[in-house]
Amino acid sequence: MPSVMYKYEARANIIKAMAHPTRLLIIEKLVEREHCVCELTDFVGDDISTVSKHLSVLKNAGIVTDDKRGTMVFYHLKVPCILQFLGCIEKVIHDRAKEQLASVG
Amino acid sequence: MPSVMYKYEARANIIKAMAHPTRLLIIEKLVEREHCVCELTDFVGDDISTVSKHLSVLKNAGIVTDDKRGTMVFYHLKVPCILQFLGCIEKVIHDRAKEQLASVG
DNA sequence: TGGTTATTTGGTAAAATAGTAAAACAAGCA
DNA sequence: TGCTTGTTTTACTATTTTACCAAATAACCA
Repeated sequence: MPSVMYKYEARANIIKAMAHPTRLLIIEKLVEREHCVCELTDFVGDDISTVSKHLSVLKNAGIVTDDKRGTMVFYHLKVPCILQFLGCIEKVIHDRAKEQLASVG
Repeated sequence: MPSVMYKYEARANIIKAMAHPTRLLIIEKLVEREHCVCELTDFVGDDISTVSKHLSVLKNAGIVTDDKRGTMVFYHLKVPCILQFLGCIEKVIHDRAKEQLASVG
């Protein structure tokens, strides 16, 4: 195993933090502007404790930051370049769909 | 839960496929050119069955394609835009390192 | 202080994932 | 056909992740 493996582990941890449908939904929602946990909970539709945990995963990974104002905690996206990546992901999905059509028809 | 959730699940599946240090290493290796399982096994240093499984995960996600030539199977990266994303990930890591320094000093 | 709202934490059962050894398969050659 | 090499699949256990509920915490207001 290459000795630079720790570098890939650090990267994998961040990617892992993104690798959940709900967290992707949250990330995309946070692109427009910051949101409090309660707003994100309404939007996602899971239990608030579940949403809070997803947000802590994103925070630990360094993808979002939190800001407590009064009783509410606002989260905001720290790394907008993640959006470009989602475009790349769409390309994978699109390419695959096209191939499946080709192999059928 | 939003009814578009299947879309986020599809994305998450692809991201999940990337979220492993060895698979990131393989992806980066495949940027230069295609490689057979045996070459990747030497490079990564894991058991060939382990590497093969990682490759099948990447293949199922649509990130690589395989091409059997004789007894060997060559894999090649289908989505080079993934590399840009790795740049974004580096930014997350770098930002976080900077903050940790700031909070200490 | 007591009550209310917003969020996080802890515990737990269910689901998903990782890792690997062994078996299976496929291609080429004697 | 049978042997060898290269790769894939299967089967299994161990580990991790997830989602919910309930309890704990924190900030504010009366």
